[in-house]
Amino acid sequence: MATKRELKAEITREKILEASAEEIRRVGFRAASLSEILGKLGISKGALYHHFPDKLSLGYAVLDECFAKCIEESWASAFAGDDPLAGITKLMTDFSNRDCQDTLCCGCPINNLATEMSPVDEGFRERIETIYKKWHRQISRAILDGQNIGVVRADVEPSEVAYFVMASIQGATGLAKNAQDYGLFRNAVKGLFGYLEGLRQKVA
Amino acid sequence: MATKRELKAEITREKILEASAEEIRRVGFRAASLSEILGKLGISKGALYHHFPDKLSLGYAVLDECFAKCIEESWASAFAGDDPLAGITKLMTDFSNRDCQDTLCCGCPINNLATEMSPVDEGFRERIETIYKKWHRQISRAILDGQNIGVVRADVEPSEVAYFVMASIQGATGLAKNAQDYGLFRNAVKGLFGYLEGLRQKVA
DNA sequence: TTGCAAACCGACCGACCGGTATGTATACTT
DNA sequence: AAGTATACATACCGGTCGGTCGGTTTGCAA
Repeated sequence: MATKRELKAEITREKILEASAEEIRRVGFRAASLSEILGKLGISKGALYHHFPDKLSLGYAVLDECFAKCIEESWASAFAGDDPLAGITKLMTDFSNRDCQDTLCCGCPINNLATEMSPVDEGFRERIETIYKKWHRQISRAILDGQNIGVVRADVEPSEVAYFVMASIQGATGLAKNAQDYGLFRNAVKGLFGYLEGLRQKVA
Repeated sequence: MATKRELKAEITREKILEASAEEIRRVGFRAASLSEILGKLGISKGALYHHFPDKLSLGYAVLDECFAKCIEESWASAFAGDDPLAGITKLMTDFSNRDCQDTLCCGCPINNLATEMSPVDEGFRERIETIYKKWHRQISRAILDGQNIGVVRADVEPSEVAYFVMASIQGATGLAKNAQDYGLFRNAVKGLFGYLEGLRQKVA
């Protein structure tokens, strides 16, 4: 049973989590100031340290509860149909048209955290590796399925394709973020589309 | 003419620059501590602030004088021959075998700085954009030349290819850095090799 | 030899950081 | 109604950061 107090506490926790996620997206984990976050919320430090033992745990929670789901869900929907190549293309096209402003200025938060924290904190690194492995498995599996039904060429290695797709997408968001130009993302993924078309099984 | 004093001063500057570059590679710009750098060198803070007005200028100098050359030079040599596709493949293959340890744990310093600093400091962002634009021009040009001599398919857009190549490489180093596994880089660039082969003009 | 400025030293500063200790208000139990 | 633990508030701490400033050394020109 959830008492009224527990409910309110949970709301506070969510608010802290959400505001932290936003701040981390903007400036990264280490530069994210707890005082800044709390100031914006009008919530005290006691509240924060009641819900989280330290800043690191807060960061882990943001990664697990806010950022991780993002990739997993959108990619699961991409592979709902039979054709994985079309699925990826559609997802990227949709992504090009939606969320422009936000993703443009901040980039992929997981990629950002990976760059910033992986070399200096094993906890972050392991979590991100887990996320990436799931992502990789999703794509590999879809490519393999595509091969089995004759949509994808049989002479390519699904695992390699998956890594390459992941790398080019992460790289493209990075380039666009730096240039502050989303057109650059669209240009880079056009190359990806060409690559994917090259993977398609030629009809005899 | 260079007096003995000027010479010694220049050496001090170089030492500061080099140590800063190493520290920035390791932990990023904001987390790089001046006291730490100076402590390692056995040089005082006065020396540093004699040569650089502030930390930001030091960071810019490291980027301009240490990191920027790296990309430009290695890619210029990659396109020395006639076949740009083979040039890229060779450069990446060499890169896979060399510098493993260093690049693995730290990633590409320019990519790191772009991720960390571009959203929060325009000076960094502009410098990195300049570097990327040069890189992009090098690749585009080489692809175009390849088309003109009939090595590269004529129906692809050199600019898009260049962006895609850049993105996939930067992404691959990022993935490998996070996984702390250089094999992952090799796997991802195998996908790139497949893509590049697909760009090759079919002999009639 | 002397004067001077470039090169460097190192103590110190205020700001801000993450984290803690103590206090308090209130929903819930008994 | 009384007692208690949860959920927060606030004042404060030690530490580190980038940056400053008066002083000292030293190569060099006059």
